[in-house]
Amino acid sequence: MSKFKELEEKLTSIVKDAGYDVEVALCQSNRPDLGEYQVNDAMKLAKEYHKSPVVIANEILEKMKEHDIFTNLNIAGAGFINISLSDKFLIDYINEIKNDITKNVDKQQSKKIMIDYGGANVAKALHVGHLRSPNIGEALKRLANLLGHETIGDVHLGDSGLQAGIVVQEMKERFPDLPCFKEDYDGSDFELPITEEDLKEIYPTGSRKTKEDETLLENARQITFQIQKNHLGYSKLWDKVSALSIKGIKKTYDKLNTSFELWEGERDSFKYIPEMMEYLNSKGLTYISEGATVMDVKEETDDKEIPPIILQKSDGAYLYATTDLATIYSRIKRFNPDEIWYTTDLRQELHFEQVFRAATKSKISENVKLGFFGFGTMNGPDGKPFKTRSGGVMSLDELIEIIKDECYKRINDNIVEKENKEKLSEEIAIAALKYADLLPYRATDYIFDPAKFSDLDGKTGPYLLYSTIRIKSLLKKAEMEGIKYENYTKLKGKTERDVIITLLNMPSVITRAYESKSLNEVAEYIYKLTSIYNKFYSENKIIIEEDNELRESWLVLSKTIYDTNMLLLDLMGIKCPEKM
RNA sequence: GCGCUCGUAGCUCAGCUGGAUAGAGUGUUUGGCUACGAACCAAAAGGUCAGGGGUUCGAAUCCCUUCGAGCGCACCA
Repeated sequence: MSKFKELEEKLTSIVKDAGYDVEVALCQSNRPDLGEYQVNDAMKLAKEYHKSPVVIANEILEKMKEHDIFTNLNIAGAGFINISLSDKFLIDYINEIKNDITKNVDKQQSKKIMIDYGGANVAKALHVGHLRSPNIGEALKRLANLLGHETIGDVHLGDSGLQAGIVVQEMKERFPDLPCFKEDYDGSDFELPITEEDLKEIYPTGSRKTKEDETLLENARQITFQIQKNHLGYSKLWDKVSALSIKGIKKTYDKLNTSFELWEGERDSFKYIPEMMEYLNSKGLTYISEGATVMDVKEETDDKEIPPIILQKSDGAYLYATTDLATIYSRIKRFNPDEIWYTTDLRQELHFEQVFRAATKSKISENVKLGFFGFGTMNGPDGKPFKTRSGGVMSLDELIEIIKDECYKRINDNIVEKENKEKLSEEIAIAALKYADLLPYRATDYIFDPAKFSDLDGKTGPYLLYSTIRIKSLLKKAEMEGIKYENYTKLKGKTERDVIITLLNMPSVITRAYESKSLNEVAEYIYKLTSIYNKFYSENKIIIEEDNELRESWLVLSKTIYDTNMLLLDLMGIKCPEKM
């Protein structure tokens, strides 16, 4: 258990000792002149026990005085109990966590969680709108792991949509002699006559044509349907195009430090659809409406309209909801998870609510908790969907390049060797991008502005990297000068106190982030911790400090902050280079 | 029409299940490096928390309402 939680439990028992039953929630004081922490429960208890809050606060205070970990106890205002912590408590705390920073996190009972994030579309370039899903999903996965859960990340590629038909149609026009287009095609292998580079242009071109020509659109739909039904030639071609496309997608996800345990897609759920449909039919849950096979998911208690879920179009083709439901079916059958999480744009909330309801109602997902954790829509500075200056959509790779250029310019040639500048500027750019993306609350709408990501001063990824690297460099210097540091023994300044108090709050930040499935509080927290440490750093000359005991303590504290930063950066999926 | 998410400093955003005097970054003005790494530190200025009502010891936070913005509502994904 973390020291913070220990402290809360101790307070709860003290309050109980005073004769009151309440779970104390400790919060950092917003009146630092009065105390480091505040306990606000006296006011709540007042109503319950029909007593004056100040009287209750005094009774609790008397009990607190019996413990030597508290100092400067006082009551103010309506019944706020202000407490500060003794030096000894804080010194002990640092010594407890200094060798294993994960002790500063409250582990949970382990569950198996599948996380569906990524959502790249095969044969289409990843664009800026695809940034948040991998960032948030990957961070949530790492957060779950930190808290002791087992996770399986699934990229869940969009590979069964209309783009399949469009691309195959366009390929047919360009390369009509490919064996897969022959009447008597036997399924044998052949060489794909295009490169990754070509593919980037094929879909946009094909898409434009279908928009201009109604018959081409209809034809693309037909081909898509044929692929769903496993048409030998089309399916083979689409498989090959997918494989090529996935290579590129993987490269971009790699850049973003995002990885998946499963590289499956909508098509992987196809083989479960007939079985699932049969199951649903046998339960009498489906019916035909206007030619389509649908299932009702509305409930008596609804105060809003929930349309039925469409499982099969009137022409027989399957839809988004079908593959998502079949995916749940397959995941539960194969992996038996405790929970499945989805991280997509919030605009898909209704869709997932329908799918979840269908899964629950049909008992496909019995005993499995399905969670939708949507994020805000990404818009341009004008509040409308983002477009580049030329009116197009900016790809994720383009965005990374823009930020990379800014980072490159700022790298100090005296510190970084020329041959490493390229790689380093990419690492810093990714840090800038990911941190800026995780900083706002998950569900708030997102204004996308390349200038915002290119801003490298202040509350940014580069600031965190710079500060962390600087501590690393300090520790290295101490090592080179043969300075040993083992224990934290002396607490002298106010700023050091603030650093330790901030560190003490970490477990509650991590736990809340997990509960809200949003990393913004973690992002905010690492900035706060780093900036208080930086203040401490600028106030003191650690290496040349003459008081050996103080110098040793400062180095231990610095190492602890370094380890914490590395842990939290990793949590957010940000790599920290050696120097910058 | 029904529903969802919102409206906080010039700009971009925090503000946890209601707690004391509203918080950052950026921008503006200003001070600090012949260095434990200045992509840093410090200071100033900047808000009728969209408007109005209600709930109570106490509201940016909860409820109602008006105005405004974005989004979603059966064969796209």
